[in-house]
Amino acid sequence: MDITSIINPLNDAQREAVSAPSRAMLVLAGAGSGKTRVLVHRIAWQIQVEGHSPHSILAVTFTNKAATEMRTRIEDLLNISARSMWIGTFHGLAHRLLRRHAKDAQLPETFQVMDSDDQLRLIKRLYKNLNLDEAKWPPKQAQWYINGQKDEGIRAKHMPETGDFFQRQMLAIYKAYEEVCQRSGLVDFAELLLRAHELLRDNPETLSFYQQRFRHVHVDEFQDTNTIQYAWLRLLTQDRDNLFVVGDDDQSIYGWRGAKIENIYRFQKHFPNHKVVKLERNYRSTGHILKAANRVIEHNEGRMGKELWTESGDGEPISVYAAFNEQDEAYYVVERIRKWVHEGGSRSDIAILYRSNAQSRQFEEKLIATSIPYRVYGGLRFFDRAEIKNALAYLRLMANPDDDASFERVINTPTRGIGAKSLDDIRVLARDKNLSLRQAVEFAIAQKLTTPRAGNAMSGFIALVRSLAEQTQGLPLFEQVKIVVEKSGLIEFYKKEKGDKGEARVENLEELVNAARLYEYDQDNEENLSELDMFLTHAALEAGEMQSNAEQDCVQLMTLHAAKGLEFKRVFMVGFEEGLFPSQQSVEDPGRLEEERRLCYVGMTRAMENLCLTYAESRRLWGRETYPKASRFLREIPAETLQEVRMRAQVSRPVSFTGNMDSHEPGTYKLGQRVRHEKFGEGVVLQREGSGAQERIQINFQAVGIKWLMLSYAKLEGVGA
DNA sequence: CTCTACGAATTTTTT
DNA sequence: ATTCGTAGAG
Repeated sequence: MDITSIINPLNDAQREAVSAPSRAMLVLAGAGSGKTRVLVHRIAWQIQVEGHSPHSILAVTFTNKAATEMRTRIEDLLNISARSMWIGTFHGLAHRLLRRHAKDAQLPETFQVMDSDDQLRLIKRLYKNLNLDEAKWPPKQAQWYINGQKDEGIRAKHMPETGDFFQRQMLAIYKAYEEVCQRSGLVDFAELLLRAHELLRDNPETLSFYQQRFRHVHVDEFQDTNTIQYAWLRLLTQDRDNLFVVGDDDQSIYGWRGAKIENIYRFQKHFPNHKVVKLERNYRSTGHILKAANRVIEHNEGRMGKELWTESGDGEPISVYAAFNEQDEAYYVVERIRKWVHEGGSRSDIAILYRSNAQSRQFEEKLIATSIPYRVYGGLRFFDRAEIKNALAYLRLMANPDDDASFERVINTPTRGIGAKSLDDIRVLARDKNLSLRQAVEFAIAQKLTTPRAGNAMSGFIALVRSLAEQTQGLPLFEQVKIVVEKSGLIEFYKKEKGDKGEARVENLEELVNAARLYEYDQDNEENLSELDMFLTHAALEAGEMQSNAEQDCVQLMTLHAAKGLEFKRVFMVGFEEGLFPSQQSVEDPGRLEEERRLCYVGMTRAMENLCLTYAESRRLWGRETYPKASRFLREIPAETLQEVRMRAQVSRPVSFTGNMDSHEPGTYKLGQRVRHEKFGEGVVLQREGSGAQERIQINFQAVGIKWLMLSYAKLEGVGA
């Protein structure tokens, strides 16, 4: 293993970044410019060439996927185990710190991680305690508010009691929420980061220990860091100039959830000795695609400035299809996919990218009708399913009986006759006496505060959890899960549920047992977590894909956001319409509009060989027919990179025209009009038949005679007026 | 407790 | 249109 294998596979800019002397470094990595490669090789350089121990490396990512990939690639490159390196997500690493220093972080050893769903339930419960009207202040809003404050590093105690009614209300909820979490040993995602930050900030010895340990700190997707994440990084690196960040201001698409693109500027200010390296050579896309993407993103202001280039040729032009409506749009896309697959193309090389999830439906329907397998990304993940979360709640209660979120979740699941009234009483009692729900129940039973019936049911529940804990003591994880799933009555409960739904849920529970069996427990984990605790953390922090037909050769459907970091040979970006993309909510605000434009840039740069953009001239939206304008982003793409598949209708529609497929759409071509076809040359329109996607047009070609063509994908253009 | 009916909302999402 | 959540009745 020598220096050449680390340096040789790199281009000049990459090499510069990888081999720079240790100092603060900002790598501006354009899409497809090999940013992971730079990170991996940089770490390899520090170990192999600079002679630093893997132990001294910290690398932070946003997703588990990115962390796993980085770890694997380092191991492959260096042929060593990367175990002793701290490579993980912000949340995962924060969790690790908190487990190790639970006491210093003022957390119980048994603290559990709560996902957003748990968090929302907890907030809803607080509404009842505080007597708040859910209709007036949606719990979602309170959740958003709390997380927003935490992302900024602000605790309830930091906030002034003044402010308008809304502010005071939110503050009250925030306060109450913090109390419940503390009492029940629950930590939400934002709290992991905030707490980890406070832990280091308030414990100089701990901080200094980690500062010493981590000689090199690396951050992936730096443009996505929020305030508290950056503050945490700064604590760890302080003035030591050992922060190596990789990011792309043009790919910042998570501003709406607290990501601060400004952190790039702050970095430059905070680390005056920093060096900037730009990676602009792209290894993914064709020249046309890059040119178009470059031109689009140029419309944004205040960029760091980057221009992607490639040595591969221009490639095919980007095609643009103006569909009649969303049906036609889907039809066209699927038809092109069908052809491509027919010619031997691989389905998994194809992606359909859309702005909002609701758009997937049309495409799914057409894909099903054409028997093309597909996979929709996003949506419910395995560990997010209700039945799985219920089973996990039992497991969590066994580990921490005071976990109120889990307690509330399953105290009456399966139903055991504990109604809303009894629960309410318990909540009030818990709040008044500052007890966890479990403690409140025990108190109520001891004091005979409940009706005998509810009391019996509740003590039955507590006994059940206790007996589950006893029965599973010392058993292997999957046995524990198996026993819990069966003896909690969940299986029984879902078996009774009618239809396929219950059946699927039972299967999922069985799958959970299986997942537990396959779970690889790291016995020597430095935090000394039990197998169950590790598994529960895994479930909370790595909800995982776990989706069916992942192995199959499938067309990939996902939102533009979900596509970040991925690449596909052929990409369809659909719904290029004002109000959809850019989204309605963003058009008034220049900042948000720029984020939409970055989203467009991200989408376009996913494509390797072929990019196709579509929009619909009419679209059914919320049950109404709308006539959107083509997206401004389309106009920002240089014409020489484009090829219009169907010219936009020149004729303006009569006002009464509804755009319904069943009415006769005047379309682009009138009878008798002269048209030109790519292959067949010029001809005259004789007849038309059908409508929308099915519309056919009969043309008398000078060269080849009379032909019927499918209007939606015959490449026709008008001749003359 | 479960079922039905009505009303409201409806970008993007990882951890 | 569709979905989701709540309220009210059975």
